Amino acid sequence: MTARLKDVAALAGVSVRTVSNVVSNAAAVAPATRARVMAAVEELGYRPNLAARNLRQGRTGLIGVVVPEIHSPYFGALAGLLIDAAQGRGWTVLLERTGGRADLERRLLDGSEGHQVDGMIISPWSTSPADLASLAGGLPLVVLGELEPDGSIDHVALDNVGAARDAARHLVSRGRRRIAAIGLQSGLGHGTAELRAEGFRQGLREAGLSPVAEVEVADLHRAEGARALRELLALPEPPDAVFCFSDELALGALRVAAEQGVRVPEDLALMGFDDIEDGRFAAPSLTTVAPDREQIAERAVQCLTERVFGPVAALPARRIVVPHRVLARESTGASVTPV
Amino acid sequence: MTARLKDVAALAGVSVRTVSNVVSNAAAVAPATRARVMAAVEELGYRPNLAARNLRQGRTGLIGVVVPEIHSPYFGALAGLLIDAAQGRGWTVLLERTGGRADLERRLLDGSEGHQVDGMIISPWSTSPADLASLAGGLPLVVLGELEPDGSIDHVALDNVGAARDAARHLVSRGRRRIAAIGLQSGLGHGTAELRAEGFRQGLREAGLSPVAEVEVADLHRAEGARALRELLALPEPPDAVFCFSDELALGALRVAAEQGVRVPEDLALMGFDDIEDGRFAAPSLTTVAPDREQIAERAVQCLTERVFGPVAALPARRIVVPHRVLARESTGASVTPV
DNA sequence: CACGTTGATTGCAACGTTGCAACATTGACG
DNA sequence: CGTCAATGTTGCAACGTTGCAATCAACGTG
Repeated sequence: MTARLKDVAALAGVSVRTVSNVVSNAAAVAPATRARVMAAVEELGYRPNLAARNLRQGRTGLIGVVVPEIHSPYFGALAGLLIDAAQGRGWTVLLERTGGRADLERRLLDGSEGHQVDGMIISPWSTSPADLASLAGGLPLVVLGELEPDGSIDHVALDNVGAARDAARHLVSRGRRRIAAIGLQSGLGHGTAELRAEGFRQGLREAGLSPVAEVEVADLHRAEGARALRELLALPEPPDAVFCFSDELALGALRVAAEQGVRVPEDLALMGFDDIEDGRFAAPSLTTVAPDREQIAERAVQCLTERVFGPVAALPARRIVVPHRVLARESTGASVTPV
Repeated sequence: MTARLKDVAALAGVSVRTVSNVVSNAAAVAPATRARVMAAVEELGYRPNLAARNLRQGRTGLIGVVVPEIHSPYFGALAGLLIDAAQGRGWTVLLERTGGRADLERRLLDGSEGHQVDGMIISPWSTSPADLASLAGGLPLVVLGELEPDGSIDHVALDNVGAARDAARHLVSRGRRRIAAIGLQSGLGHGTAELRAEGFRQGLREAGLSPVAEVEVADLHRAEGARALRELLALPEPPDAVFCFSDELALGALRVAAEQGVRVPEDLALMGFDDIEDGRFAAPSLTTVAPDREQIAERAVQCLTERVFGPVAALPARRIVVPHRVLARESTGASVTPV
C-alpha cells in the first residue's frame, strides 16, 4: 500500500541507505543521485514512517503540553501560542488537560498516562514544585509558573509579586482607598495566588493602605468572581475598588455589578489579570495586567528544546521572567473608546 | 536506562513473548505466571515502547483533531470535549489548528504535515467537501459540519437551517419586525453561513417578514460583530433585532450597543449562536442557539473509531445530526436573573 | 607512479515490539 | 490406555528506519 524506503530504492536503482540519506539530509549525496531519488519519492508518494524512525532514533518528535484546561480563554490562548512556537522548531505538540486533578498530573509526568514524548511543558495546578522533578524522572521539563528559586527545574514565569503590586498601585493612582482583592486560593500546589496577594498588599502598604477584604475562591472562573463580588457588596462598607486575580473572575464580578446597579467605574473600579480577549470587548472594557504570552510560549519552547538536544551534562536550572504591563481601560476610569 | 520486555523476561524467568502477552492482554496466561511478570514489571518500572508497538502494529493510537483555531471559545470548548471523548476510547488526540489556511488544511489531510495518525476529525474552513475525501486518501475521516448529503464522508453536524429558523422564530415571537442578520460569509469551503442565512430567511418568511439587512463578515470574531452593528445602527431605519451567526459576533455587537447608548433588549434584541461561556455572563446575558456539543464530540469519536476498526469493506457514509435548542436570555427580553 | 584524502555509496545490524506457528503440558473422553 | 482438544508457553521473523563501518572511485600531492 504505502511506499517504503525499499520501494523507492528499487525504483531509483540505488540502495536503501542512499534513499535514507536523501530524505533525511544525513550525508552528502551526488546531485544526480539526489534528483533520481527525489523523482522516485515523488512518483511513489513516499512518506517516511515515523514510528520506525522514532524507534530507531529513540525520539518521538512530540512534546507534551500539560495545562489544567483548554477551554478557558487564558489557557486556550497560551496553548495556541505554544503550539505555534513548537511548530516553529519542528515539534508536534500533544496537548493534555488535567482539570487540576493531582493524580492525572502525576500520571502524565511519570509517563504512565499519555503517549511518549521527548519533553514536557507543564502548567502545574495541584503538584508541588518539589514533586515535579522527581516524578518526571529524567524527562526534560519546563514549568510555567513560579517556583522556589533554588529548585532544579527550568521555569518560565511572570514576576507575580511585581505585577500584583503594579495593579494595586494603579488602583491607588485612580484615587481609590477602600480596595479589596478576589482570588486567593489555599491548598494548591502552585503558589501563584499567594504571590499575587503578597504583591497586592505591598502595593497598598506603599500608599499607607491595607486591604478592606480578601476573598478566597475555589477556582478562577466567572461564577466564583460573581459570588465573591456579591459577598463584598453585602459588606457594611463595600470597597470602591477590587483587584481580581484573573480576568474571568473580574468578568463574573462585572456581571454582578450590572445586576445590582453598581456603576463601574464610578462606584466601583474593577481590574483583572491575564488580558483575555473577552475583557477588551466587555462593557465597560476591563483594565488588566497583561503578561507577554508570546514570550512565555517562545521562551518555554526554546528552553525545552535546549534541554532535549543540549549536552548530557546537567545544565543549571533556568529561571526566566517575562515582562508584563498594566492596560488601563474603562473599568478603572479610562475614557470610553470604540473597540 | 529504561527497561525493555527483554529485561522483564529475564527477571521473571519467562520468555519475552509471555511478558508481551501479559502486558498487552493478548493471550491466556496462567495466574501464577502473570503475577510473577507483573512483579517484575513493577520492580523495573517497565513501560511499553510505543514507537516499537506502533511500528509492529501499523497503528499509532493517535487521532488528529483539526480545527481553525483553538483559542476561540467555541473551538476551545469543542476541542476539550473531543479530547475527553477520545480518551474514553483509548485514543490520544493530536490537536492541529489551521487558522483557516487552505494549504495547511490540505497538507494535514494528505499527511505531508504533522504526525502520523490513525484517523482524523476535521472542522474544515477553506477546503470544499469534494476535496476532503480525495485529499485524505484512505485515511478514516469524520467531518464536523454540514456536507452535501450525497457525499462519501461521515459527518456530524447540526441542522443549521432548522437552528437558524428557530432563532428567527424566537425574535419574531418577541414582537420584533425589523430583523437583521450578521455573519454571512462568501467564498468559504464550508457552507455553514449560507445554511444559517437560508434558515433565517425561512423563519422570517413564515411571519410574512423579510430581512432588513444581512451583513457579511470576514470572520466570526467580536471585532467583526462590532463593525457590523455599527454599520446597521447607521442605517436610516436601524433594525429592532439582530441575529448573529456566532456568539462572538453578538458580543462584539453588544459592546457597540453599550458604547452608543442603545439599550439591549429594549431598543434592540440581540441573539447569537454557539452558547459560549462568555454569553452567559455578559450583561445583559446573551440569548443563543446551543448545539449539543457533548454529543457532537461523542458521536464524532464513536464514528471515527468504527471507521478505524470497522470492516475493510466500505461502510456507507453516515450523516449524524445532533440536536440544538434556543436558550432565551436577557438580550432578547428574558427577565434579569442573577447568574 | 604510489599514496593518502575526500566524497559517494553500500550492507549489515539493531531499535522493541507483536503475529504466527510450533511446541509442551494437562485434562477429558471414548 | 490411547487420542484429542484446550491451555499455556516459546522461538523466529518482521515492521521501516538509521548508525556504523566498510567499500569504492576519483583526485591531488609528494
